Amino acid sequence: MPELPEVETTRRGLQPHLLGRSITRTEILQPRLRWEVPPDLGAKLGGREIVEVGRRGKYLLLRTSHGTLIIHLGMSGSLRIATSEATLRKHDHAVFSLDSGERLIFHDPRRFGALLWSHIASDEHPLLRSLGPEPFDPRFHGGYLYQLARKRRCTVKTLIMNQRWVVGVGNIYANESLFIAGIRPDRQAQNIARKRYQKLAETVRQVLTDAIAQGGTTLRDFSNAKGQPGYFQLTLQVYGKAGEPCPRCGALIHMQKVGQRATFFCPRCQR
DNA sequence: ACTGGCTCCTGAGGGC
DNA sequence: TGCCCTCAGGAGCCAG
Repeated sequence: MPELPEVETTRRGLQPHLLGRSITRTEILQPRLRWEVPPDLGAKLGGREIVEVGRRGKYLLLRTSHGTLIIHLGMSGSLRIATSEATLRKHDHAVFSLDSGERLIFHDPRRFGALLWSHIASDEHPLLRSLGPEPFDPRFHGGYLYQLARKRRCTVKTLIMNQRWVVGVGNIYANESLFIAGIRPDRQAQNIARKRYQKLAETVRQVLTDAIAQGGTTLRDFSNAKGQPGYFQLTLQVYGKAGEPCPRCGALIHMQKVGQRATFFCPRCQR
């Protein structure tokens, strides 16, 4: 589920509740997530002040002086702040009690998410080490994508969804960005001109920026730290719209699988 | 080295 | 109403 805008929306919502606070108690109700939750996670976190509420790609990073709690939301994960009396729901897998009296609750029906501990600088953690640049990093630009594409045999959509090359772009925002850039998702990455990659890099940044401003996209179950949905789904132009008219030219939006993922595009506008 | 396919889960929705 | 099938914001892992 959550792509960069949803994770960033979550981060911004959590920050005022977590920054400068300490975790007084950790309850793991379901340790079997993407990876087993470390049994000593509570001991590592206990009493440590949260000095930074960060994000790297789709990972949330709660940094303390002794290490970092790495959180990934997978496909269906969410985090919310609740009072100490609030009742738990099905699929609430972890509860972190704070010295403010509030609780941070990790909820994830499909359990593709992760809660991990990094005692080293989190950038060096194996999961984060080989991540590509943030889309807002100046190192991410059209020329960078173009150079990458020279030596790969994959579609342009697969290229921009690979977290190794650029982080944060998932299925929804890949579809939307390629529509706005006018590029067919199933085009071989090698066969696209430098100038079009410049447009694509700008478009990716713009789409993610707009989505963050709208609080992310809620298709079925995303909600922010307060349990509220996002609104970017109202802005979606092609994702999930197979058979509907293209908002630009009126041709019917086409759906096909690209790299095993549902892919939506306008066969007339996108080349 | 890459690339494509499979896999981990639960729940929703459609067809019969 | 129920059963069965397919599909879903991710991404690591493995074989080829």
